[in-house]
Amino acid sequence: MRWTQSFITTLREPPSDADLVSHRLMIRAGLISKLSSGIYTFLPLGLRVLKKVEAIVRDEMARAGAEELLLPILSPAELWEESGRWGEYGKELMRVKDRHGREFALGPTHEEIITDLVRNRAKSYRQLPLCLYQIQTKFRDEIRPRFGVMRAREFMMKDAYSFHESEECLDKYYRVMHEAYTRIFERCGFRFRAVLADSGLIGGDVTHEFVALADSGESVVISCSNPDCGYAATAESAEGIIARVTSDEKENALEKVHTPGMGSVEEVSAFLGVSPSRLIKTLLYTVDGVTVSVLVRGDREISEAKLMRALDPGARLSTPGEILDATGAAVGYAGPVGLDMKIIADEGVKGMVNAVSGANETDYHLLNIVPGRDFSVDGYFDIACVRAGDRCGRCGSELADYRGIELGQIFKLGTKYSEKMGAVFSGRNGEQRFFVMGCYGIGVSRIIAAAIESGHDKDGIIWPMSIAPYCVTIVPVNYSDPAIRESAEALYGALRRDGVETLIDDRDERAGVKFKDADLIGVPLRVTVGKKLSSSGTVELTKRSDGQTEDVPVNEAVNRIMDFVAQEA
RNA sequence: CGGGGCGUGGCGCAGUCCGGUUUAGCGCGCCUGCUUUGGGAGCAGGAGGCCCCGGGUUCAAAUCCCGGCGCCCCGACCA
Repeated sequence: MRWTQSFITTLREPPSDADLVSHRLMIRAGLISKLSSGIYTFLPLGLRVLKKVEAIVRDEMARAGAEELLLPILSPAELWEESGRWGEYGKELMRVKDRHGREFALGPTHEEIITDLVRNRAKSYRQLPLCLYQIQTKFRDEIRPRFGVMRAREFMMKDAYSFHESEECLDKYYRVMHEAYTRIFERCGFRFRAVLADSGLIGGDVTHEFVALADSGESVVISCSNPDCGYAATAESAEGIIARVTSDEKENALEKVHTPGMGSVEEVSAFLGVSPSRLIKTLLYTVDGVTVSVLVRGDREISEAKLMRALDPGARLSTPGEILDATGAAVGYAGPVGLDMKIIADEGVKGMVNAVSGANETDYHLLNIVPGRDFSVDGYFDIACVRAGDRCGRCGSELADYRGIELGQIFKLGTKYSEKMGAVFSGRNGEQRFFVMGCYGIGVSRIIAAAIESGHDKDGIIWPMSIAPYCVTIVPVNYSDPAIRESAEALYGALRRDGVETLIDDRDERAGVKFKDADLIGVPLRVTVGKKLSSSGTVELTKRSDGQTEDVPVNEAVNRIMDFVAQEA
């Protein structure tokens, strides 16, 4: 491609509304352009990268035996009602009405649609296993879109769905997909981990997230420091052993204290001079209109993912009004003593002695609470988030944490959707059986942002060869110099004939401008055609990744470039 | 949804507090010409703006008041 013919629109200054490096660089390099919050145009340069990533994904999906199809973006509400997600998915589901008032969803994911398709067309175990996928725009009305295409309302996703006659077959295929994902992210140049995760709104039992290591990432991963153990999970779902605050303290008598305006754990612990770990945090959740209390140690956060599993997937934090009705006190003063409702508690609360919690009276707390003596618990569960420093639930070693970007997630769905939607096939003995399903997603557009997060410097993007918009850029230092122009053009022609994706900067610009732009858009190899051409008959090859430069004679340049491209690919 | 900030040519901003001196300004980018040509050139000339929208106050509004809308950042969702 010629620069003068390409719609490359680089910006000298970053837009003021972008904060994250990848977001700033994507806009500055002219990969994307914002239309509205969380909605972006993929400009030609950005689209080239997207297509590169898609090609890798398609290649690996084919290797995994999956076949591509294209499902509609618009899907009728009835299908979502069958699975129950028309309600469950909530505000995140983009909804539209047609002229007759019929409701539709803009697909955020396609379990319902694919299940509907397969139940109508796959009638026999002979057609199984089956794996279908698509790469398509998805819509999610995110609470807070941010970071450019990292969390957009409209984004590109690869979603695959597999159908099996048995759990064993699904297990086997899940491992195949796990491997395919590993290869995809390796080929895109990521440092990443596959970690155990929570299945959230998609559902199912076993699920892994693939997380690229990045300090700027929104996901927190907890992993075991013992390499032989290898346990790793998202912070929400990680299971560990929280050191008990066991104590042989003697139990003291309950005591009520005045704590005016001290509603938070921090305030109470500072005011009373006790560590947060001696507090019992009492949170109220509402499930189907019934309020239940959830207890966790004051220095811990509740994992809503774990709580949903222990309690009910529909549970939500109670409103201040509901809290007042249930406890008679304002938010911040709820406590388990004398509370007439179901009480569940985190395991970490079990051994506490002489704890502090709300008195169910505004501006008052109780001291010296002893679980079991002063209140009874309807059930202990693992519902707190573990964190670095806790012990691994498997091997007992210390847990560490790190941040990352979720690139994809794979799920064993089992029969969740097939049962709800009556998706059955004829088994080997003629019996009707539910499909056993798996689903596998990759945030294709997010991969681009994540790749930039891990590959950039102060001058711009540093692409791995596998997903770079161009493999090589030729920079004739002075395009109006006939000798330079002709050599550059000859190189360009030769590389094109050899199928190397090449961008020639044929603009009538000064060298500095061209170098800056080349660095910004991050092409892995730059070929500079300049004064060394006449002095020594050489051109310069410069690697974007480390700036290493090498002079090669013009007539050897093509071969050297080809070698480099092949070796990096 | 709660907290904070912003909205002025394509991009980045000043002006707004304290209404009039602005023909609405600056830098970048864009166009023309000349010079320049290895890390975002110089000079000269030029184009480009419903000052987010609607109402109000006033002789007079980018500026003050009321009401909307949009965008960004920080917290609860997810690829």
